[in-house]
This record gives sequence, C-alpha cells and structure tokens, in this order.
Amino acid sequence: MANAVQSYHHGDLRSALIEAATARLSEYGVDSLSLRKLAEDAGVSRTAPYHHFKDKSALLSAIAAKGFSDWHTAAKRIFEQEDKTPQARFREFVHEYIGYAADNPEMYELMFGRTIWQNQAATNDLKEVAFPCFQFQVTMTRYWQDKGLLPNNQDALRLAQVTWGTLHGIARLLIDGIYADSSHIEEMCDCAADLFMQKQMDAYNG
Amino acid sequence: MANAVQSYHHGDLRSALIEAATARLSEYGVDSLSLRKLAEDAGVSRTAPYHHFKDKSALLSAIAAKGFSDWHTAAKRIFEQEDKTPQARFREFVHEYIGYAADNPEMYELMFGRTIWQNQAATNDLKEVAFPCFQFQVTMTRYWQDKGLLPNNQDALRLAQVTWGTLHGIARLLIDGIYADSSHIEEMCDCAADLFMQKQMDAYNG
DNA sequence: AAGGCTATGTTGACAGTGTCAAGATAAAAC
DNA sequence: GTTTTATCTTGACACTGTCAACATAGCCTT
Repeated sequence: MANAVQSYHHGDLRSALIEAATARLSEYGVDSLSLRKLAEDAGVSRTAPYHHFKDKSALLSAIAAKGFSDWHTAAKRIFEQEDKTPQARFREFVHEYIGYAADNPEMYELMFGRTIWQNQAATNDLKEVAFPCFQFQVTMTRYWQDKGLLPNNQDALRLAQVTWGTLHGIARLLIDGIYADSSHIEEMCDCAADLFMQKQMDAYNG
Repeated sequence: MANAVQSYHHGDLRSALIEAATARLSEYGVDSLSLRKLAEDAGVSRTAPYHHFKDKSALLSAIAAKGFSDWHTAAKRIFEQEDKTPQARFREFVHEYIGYAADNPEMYELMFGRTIWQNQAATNDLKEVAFPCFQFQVTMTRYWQDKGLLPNNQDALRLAQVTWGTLHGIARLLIDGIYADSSHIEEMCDCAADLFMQKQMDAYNG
C-alpha cells in the first residue's frame, strides 16, 4: 500500500502528507518540518503539496486539527468516568493535560503555538475542531463549579480561561525548556489542583 | 553618531546590532528577524555579526537578556512599593505582568519562547540575567505566603511555579492569538488574583 | 467511444535564509 | 616598525517557501 505502483497520480497524497508530517513532527520537531522533505517522504515533487494545501501553515493546521480531535476525546473520556468522584477526575484531568503536553511536546507546540494561530492564519477546518475543544473546557469548569469544586462566585468563562491558562502555562514552561528540571511534574500538578480547590476542599473536609 | 564615518571597522557593532534587532523586533516580530537584515541596518556585511555572536540564537539571547533585566527592575519596583498593601501589590503585579506581555508581545515571545531556551541553547549571559528574575518570583511568593496572601501549606518553589505558570499561560494565550478577544484582560487578571487569594481573603474579611 | 474539463502532478525559477571558508584591513601589542 | 589579533569582506553552499508554466490522467459530457 505504501508504494503499490509508481503512478503519476498519488491517489491519496493529502493523507500521506499528514501522515509523514505527524511522523516527522514527533521525531524532529515542528521547526525542522519542511514541505519539501514531506513531499519527498511521500515520493512526490516539491510543489505537489500545494494542490492540497494553500500553504505550509494550512498543512500544519491540518495536523493540529487531528491533535485537537484526539485530545478532545481523551478529555471527554477522563471527564465522563462515572465511577470516580469529581475531585478525582479534576485532579486526573490536570495530570493528564500536563502529561499529554510532556509526552507530545512537538504536537502540543504545534496545536497551541503561534505558528497556526497568529494573524488570523487559522484555517476554518482548524477552528471547527479546536473551538469545541476550548468550549469543553468551559463546560467542565461549569460542572466543577456546580459540584462545589471550583469557586462559584466567578464567571465560568473567566474561570475556565484562568484554569486552562494555568495548565497551558505550566505545560509551556516545561516543554520550552525553561523549567529544565521536569522531575517534579506530578508535584506541580498537585499544587495547581490544590490551589484551585483550596477553599472548597476545606468546606468538604471540615 | 549613527554613521559618523564609514570606516572599515564599525566601532561598536555589537550594540548596533542589538539596537537594530530591538527596533525590528517590536515592529515586525521575532519570526522575521534575520541576521542579514540586521547587518544591513547596521551598515555592515552579512557575516560581520558572526564576529560578535556565535550564531543567530546568541544574538537573540542578548536581546532577551536586556528584556529580562528591564522586567526584573519593573517587578522590583512594583513589589517594593511601601505605601501599598501586599494585596494591592500582588494584584498590581498580576496586572503588570500580563500588561507587559500584551504591550510587548514580540519581546515576551522572545524572552519566554522556545527559540532561545530549547536544547540547552541558552547562553550563559542569558542565564545570569534570567535566573535571578525567576528566583525573584520565588522570593515574592514566599513573602506573600508570609503575609498570609497565598496558602502557607505549599512549598514556595512549587507555588511560585504554579502562579508564574498561570500568568505565563494567560499571557501566551493572549499574544499567540488563541484568545482572539483581548478586551477582557483586566477581568481575567482579577479572576486569577481572586483565585489565588480565595481562602486567605475569606480569613481576612471574616 | 471521442473530446474536453479539471484535478493533480511536474520542472524551472526566484528571493530569501543561516553559516562556513578564505582573504582583506586596521587597530593594538610588542 | 613589525607582528599579532580583532574585525570586516566577498564567495559559496545547502536549504527554505512559493510562484509560473507545462504535463498527465482520470472523469464527464455529448
């Protein structure tokens, strides 16, 4: 299937490019991702990708869209575990978010980096996948507020922005190498979770 | 002074390059910062910069170092306002941090972006300026813990990482264009400050 | 089935980029 | 005054994204 017949038309170049890009991404990083190399990986000439993507940014957006889709289902899976308490799920969500970023730094960088978002460069396809993902963060926040885990006197959207911002910030500090020592990830996650739930847990415990 | 005499040796090319880079940075962004253009700005040939900087990353590090130095003094100024309460200073710090990032997005991107930190690319000169800046965040956190503003049952370093992470995350979401709407910056800052101080303020008020 | 339309692929070209090597110049050191 | 050293120069290389012009082949209509 990989190179069944060397025909003039590739057959499914779009998928092949995304596949090659995803493979290269995790191994060599987003910075060393070039259209020409991807074209070569797919066994096709330099400019062939331009018949499937407007420009490099559009290709990157397509890969990121896949990442958002994957993360969204992962987040839903964590959030909808009926057999665990909301607290446990909240804490797990924090750990999983940072864990996802730490395990897939280049994908995370691509998804949440300026490359595809800056200057309204984001594709409509990307937005259609990413925005529900952002929205889910608000939904979860509202739920945690209802369950008394997060402060109820804050606007859900604002609170979601701050909690997400926290996770995003920690993730970025880690994967950008500013916190060179990544051996205390778990403790940082717990600290963040404790901080958000501090008053509520007091009420819960006492 | 700019081009007093067109002599073979520039005189102070290092400073001229940093100056040109800083100017270009805020106007055109870090991505469109090229050594060749900077050399041209300084009225010098393409490869002259290599006699003052090991490579492009080293030049960028030098600019970032200036940024860290500036921010460190700004932070100290806010923190050491004797006439304001610790609460007021904490809140002001949050607003100023996000404000600095929003007002100087490209400089912030450079200072805290992966470009200069990844793969141990950071210069020693950079580390010598940046690490005290990070350390100051811990110092302030400890102070706010002592004053009962932040939870006392958390390790200061861990807590500093989380609070800084929050500010960093919000800043990045803003300047990377993921939160396209930046009209609610102040409210987000207040929400974050409230969240950190929630239990403590209760004790303070009641 | 024949012919044309369109999606897809090709080579050629251009303006950029960072960086190395080798040579030129001037200032500083002796 | 001569030599060393710091600085600056041109030339070159490999690499990038992207446009224009052309080639192929599958599909659609007649």
